[in-house]
Amino acid sequence: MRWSEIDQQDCSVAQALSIVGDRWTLLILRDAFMRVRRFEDFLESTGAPRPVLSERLKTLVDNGVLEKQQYSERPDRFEYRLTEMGLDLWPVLISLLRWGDKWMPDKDGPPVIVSHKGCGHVVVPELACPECGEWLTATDMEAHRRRSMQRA
Amino acid sequence: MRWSEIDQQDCSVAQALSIVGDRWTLLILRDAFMRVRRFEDFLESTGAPRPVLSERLKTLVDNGVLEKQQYSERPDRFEYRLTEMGLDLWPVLISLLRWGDKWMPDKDGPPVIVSHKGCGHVVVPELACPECGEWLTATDMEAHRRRSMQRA
DNA sequence: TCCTTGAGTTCAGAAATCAAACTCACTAAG
DNA sequence: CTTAGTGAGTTTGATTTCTGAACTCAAGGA
Repeated sequence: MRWSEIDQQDCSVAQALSIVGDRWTLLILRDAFMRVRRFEDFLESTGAPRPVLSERLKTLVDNGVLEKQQYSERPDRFEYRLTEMGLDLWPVLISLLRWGDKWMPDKDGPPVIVSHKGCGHVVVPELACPECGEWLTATDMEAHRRRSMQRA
Repeated sequence: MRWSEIDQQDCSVAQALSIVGDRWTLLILRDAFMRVRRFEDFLESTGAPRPVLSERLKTLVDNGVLEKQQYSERPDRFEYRLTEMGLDLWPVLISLLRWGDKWMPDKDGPPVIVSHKGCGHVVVPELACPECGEWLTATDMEAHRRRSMQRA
């Protein structure tokens, strides 16, 4: 199977990765959450090569993760903003951040911290059970396939 | 900058992606969480090409995400299991699963469901604030860089 | 002895990535 | 009104990566 065909797997993780699983894409989104919006700024902040950035932004827009908004006429200039679909990737980025901080800590402490506007604390968000409210780890959970693997 | 150099970025997300951000790697981990352990089974379940799978497993082991355990002498046979570091990637996979289910739903319902052993419910884990316990979304949070971007 | 299995490695062609240079539509400076 | 600069891309050609198919190796079984 080719990477470009993983969206044919009957699996939501594969579906998600078919959109955000390419090189540089999650770094672009990381920076979008940090309020980066313009092409030249993404170039600088992500370090992605120009043609790759161009292609990635295009597919993120096509898939509804970013939207392209005009911020100047004459000359025509556009910027890229997270859509609701894009904002909803926050947990993915936060989980990667948390894992990186935990297992590959920097000697000078975490480069980025996250605070909760509601309570004002600097926090490391954790997964909890929406039914009983308990904090969750891998061993508390059980994943179950509801039907045999197939070509979607 | 090259993709192979993103571990030089002073950013935990980039650090994390330098280990799990390559093509196929997160699909391998997805299946590891579903109790897949052997080379030929990973081949089948992920769809990754043979040489790619071989290389990815090697770097996951080298980085401490998986461990290689012997399950047979004569002939020598090994299997791959998640380490504590690997198990701790659960939130990343769950977040991708949740996002895929929400924004690219399958007409037959979610292919995989997750249940909480503690309370027995089928759940969709969500991020919560460890300080005040409130459920969190992107707009409730603020990410803040603690020092200027640099080469780590 | 020959066939099969599991776990890879090797190989050569195809696809993706990369850095550098180029384009295009303007604006600003002299 | 000619030249330089800016932002947002394309184009180009060399380099890496990926990919499928074939091959290897150690052992087990018929």
